[in-house]
Amino acid sequence: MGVLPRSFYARDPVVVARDLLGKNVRHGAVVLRITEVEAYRWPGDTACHARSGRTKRNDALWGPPGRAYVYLCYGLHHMLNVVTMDEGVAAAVLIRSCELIDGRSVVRRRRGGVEGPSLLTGPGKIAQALGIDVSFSHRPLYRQGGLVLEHGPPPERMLAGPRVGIDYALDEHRVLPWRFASGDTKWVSHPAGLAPVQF
DNA sequence: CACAGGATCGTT
DNA sequence: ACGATCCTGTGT
Repeated sequence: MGVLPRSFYARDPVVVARDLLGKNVRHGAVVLRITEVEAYRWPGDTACHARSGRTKRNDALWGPPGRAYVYLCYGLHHMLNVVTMDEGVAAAVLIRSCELIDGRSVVRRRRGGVEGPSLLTGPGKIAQALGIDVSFSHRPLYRQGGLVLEHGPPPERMLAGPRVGIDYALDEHRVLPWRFASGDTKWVSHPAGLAPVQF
């Protein structure tokens, strides 16, 4: 399978997010098909980590497109983001859920023997299944051999809705449909908030 | 220097 | 509904 080129990511995160549905994330023997994503960008989005400026923690978010931005959430879970837009602009897509394509034994071991969609529905589970942490921030996702994103067929149907866990940002951006998911699978977290949309 | 809270998850 | 767990941003 071909690796997504750097140019794929040099676009608006909302567009990149929708295009990421159906693409594969590969790390070693583990291959996951992306089923749910969320877009974040600054300025104009108070939920974006860039809201209080460029820091050591969110530096990758402002960096060149096609790299990883991984941060620690609640002191426990790692969140994998794909950086979009050009250097100097803070924008990214959070990978929230996937289907299992390959590397079943490795994923089950890392996830504690969980079965079914609960294996990979939720951003913390994705990073755990892939075996990545904050040290993966800034790493290119278009270099064969490491953590890479590869081409894959888009879903037949697409769903959209408000982003999950953004209730503290009680502004207009709360209702922006910046969460996207495949309509063809049960491997999606919080299906209730989603409704069909056109590509 | 102290402290509050978070793009979550798994259990109660 | 709640606790785990740790780093950052903010305030004194």
